[in-house]
Amino acid sequence: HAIGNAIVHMYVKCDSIEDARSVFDNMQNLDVVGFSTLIVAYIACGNSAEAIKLFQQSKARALAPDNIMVACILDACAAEADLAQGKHIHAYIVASRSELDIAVGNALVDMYGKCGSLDIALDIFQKMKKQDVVTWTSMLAAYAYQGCGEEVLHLFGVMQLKGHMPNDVTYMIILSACSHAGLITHGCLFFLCMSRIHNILLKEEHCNCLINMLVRSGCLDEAEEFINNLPMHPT
RNA sequence: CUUGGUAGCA
Repeated sequence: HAIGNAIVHMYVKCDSIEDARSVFDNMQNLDVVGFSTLIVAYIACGNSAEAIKLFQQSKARALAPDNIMVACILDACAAEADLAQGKHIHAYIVASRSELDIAVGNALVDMYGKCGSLDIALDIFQKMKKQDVVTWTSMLAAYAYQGCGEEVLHLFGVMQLKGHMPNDVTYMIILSACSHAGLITHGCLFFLCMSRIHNILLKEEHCNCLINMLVRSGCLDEAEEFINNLPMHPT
């Protein structure tokens, strides 16, 4: 297994998914690692439908999906907004696991969020034994995706009250939520908190979010001033 | 510490 899988992985890393696939197709004794390697590659190149097909093939071979594979395929369901398939995987997880792996839980929250099932995402989020920054960020993203700007900010407050530190990704969600909801004052405040309170390295994407927010809400002069005083060189 | 995994704006 290991050598064949490593070759598949090598082609994937070289962005040569066709070669990866032909090696994969010529392997006997495929295992979950080989399937997951290719599944991730298909998702990364935007072909989640093929990823889901591969998953079904692995099921047909009676390979029991492990947590890694389950998280991968939930990601594919999320990308395709395939709620039916996602629920199917969810049922499998519930039936086959005594404990929910945190990455799998996170992938479930993300999948339900992207499929528009905010209530189910929240239910899983609340029932998870442990939550990490990905869990919180996924839930925030779920609210943001539905346009619930106020809920995003509220949950962001709760997150910090519970002692969870946001990271650069969390702030991307927060800033874009402020932008979409027209919450300019909050957006500017959070932008400052990010580097000054949370010591997060400011990235170009964060600045783009802020500019986006200012422009959207008609603050063109402020946007221009900000652009002229960017903390980093635009690329 | 290298065969696979979950969150990111426009």
